[in-house]
Amino acid sequence: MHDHPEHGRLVGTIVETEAYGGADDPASHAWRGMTPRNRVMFGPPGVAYVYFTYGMHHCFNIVCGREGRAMAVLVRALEPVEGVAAMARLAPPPSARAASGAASPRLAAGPGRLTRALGLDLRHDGLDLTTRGPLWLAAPAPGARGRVLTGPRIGIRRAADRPWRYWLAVSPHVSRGGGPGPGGRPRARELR
DNA sequence: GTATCGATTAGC
DNA sequence: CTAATCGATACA
Repeated sequence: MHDHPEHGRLVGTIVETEAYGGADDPASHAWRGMTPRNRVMFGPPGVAYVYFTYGMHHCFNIVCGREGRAMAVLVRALEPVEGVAAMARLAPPPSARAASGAASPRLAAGPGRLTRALGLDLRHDGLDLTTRGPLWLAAPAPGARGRVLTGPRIGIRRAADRPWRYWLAVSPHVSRGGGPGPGGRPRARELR
């Protein structure tokens, strides 16, 4: 949840994540040690790690390792729950085609879209998510249950084989790959 | 110092 | 498929 200073309360249910390790994960920002960008990854868990990439996008992570052990979960997609109109204002759907009032399922379907829809940027890097500040994590809504699939992480080259992406099987709000992969093969396996 | 590459997205 | 766009990283 984000209490946006101008757009009010923006709430979504996390439907897709990716895990990143530390020195043992070549795909992780923390692989080569601490830098100004990734320093909060080395801090206490439950803190937001937000970084700027591709010269235009932000990505939102939740630090999850004990202090000193760099680990984080990239939050890749949300199902918008509250403040949907404000999210659409912050992150207009591509081509404004799907606009027309109807809530696009793609508003926060992807790490870059998610931070835009929630209005997150570097100012949120390092914020504690476990206490009630401008940005925090809440328990999932009672109805927010479903099968979880897992498969390879997206958009990386190194260690792309590790199946550390997790997503809600049926959700239309995941970034991609929710359905069968290329060749009709599910390429994902069910968690559990 | 210069060159290249992204934990991405939109558009063709 | 490529452009956008810039901080981090690799290399001379």
